[in-house]
Amino acid sequence: MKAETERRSLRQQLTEIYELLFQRYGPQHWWPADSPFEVVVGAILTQSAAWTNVERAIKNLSEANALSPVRLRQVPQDELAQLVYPSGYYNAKASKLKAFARYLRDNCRDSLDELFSRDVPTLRRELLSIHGVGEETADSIILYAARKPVFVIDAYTRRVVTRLGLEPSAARYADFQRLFMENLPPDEQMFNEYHALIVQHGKEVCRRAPRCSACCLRERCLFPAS
DNA sequence: GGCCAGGACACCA
DNA sequence: TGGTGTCATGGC
Repeated sequence: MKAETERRSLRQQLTEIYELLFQRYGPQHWWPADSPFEVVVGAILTQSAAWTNVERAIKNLSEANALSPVRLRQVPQDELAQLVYPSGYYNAKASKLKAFARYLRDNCRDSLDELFSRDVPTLRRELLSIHGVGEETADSIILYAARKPVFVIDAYTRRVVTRLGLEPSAARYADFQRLFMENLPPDEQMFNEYHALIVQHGKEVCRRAPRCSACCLRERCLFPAS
């Protein structure tokens, strides 16, 4: 009974935070890409990189007609590295893109639809087996490319949750993810928007105004006046 | 000139 | 299992 009360409270708090962020920033229209495959490429390239740099890399790939698994395999690795150069870690990321393209050929007949037809636990396990795809990248692909309801945990999310005093006792990726997924309905559209809003909030508030007195989270302000 | 950004992996104790 | 080093560009 007590656990049920706490669970309902968490749901209320998480819902309130979502509503405050949505009121402040509005719909974010994520993921900014023209196709599911471009989402996958962007998810890998955005690892520890600013999105503006990722956009340059994707533009290079597009102009080289390299935004397909077949072309990613055809383009020599050093050339691929030059194309993704603006996103940083260019050698590592070229290797990761090739690994994903090989996996798709060897296991899914180069079809993302076939890959995404797996149930979520299987899909996640397969994605995690690919070199360069960790938990956040896998979940980003599942949510924003396969459009299935998993909650993406990134550095911004950890920061927001922790500063609001909601951090789980254990602080692993799965623990943060459970906080959202066990306390919110499995709504793909909401998970999409929620994560995008947290990132937007992180960019606008946490970075530019780390002591913002007018934080949209109000009494839940991430940086309450001291 | 330093810090950080929509992380993942290899290696070590 | 957890901590650390490595990969690297571009904006502020």
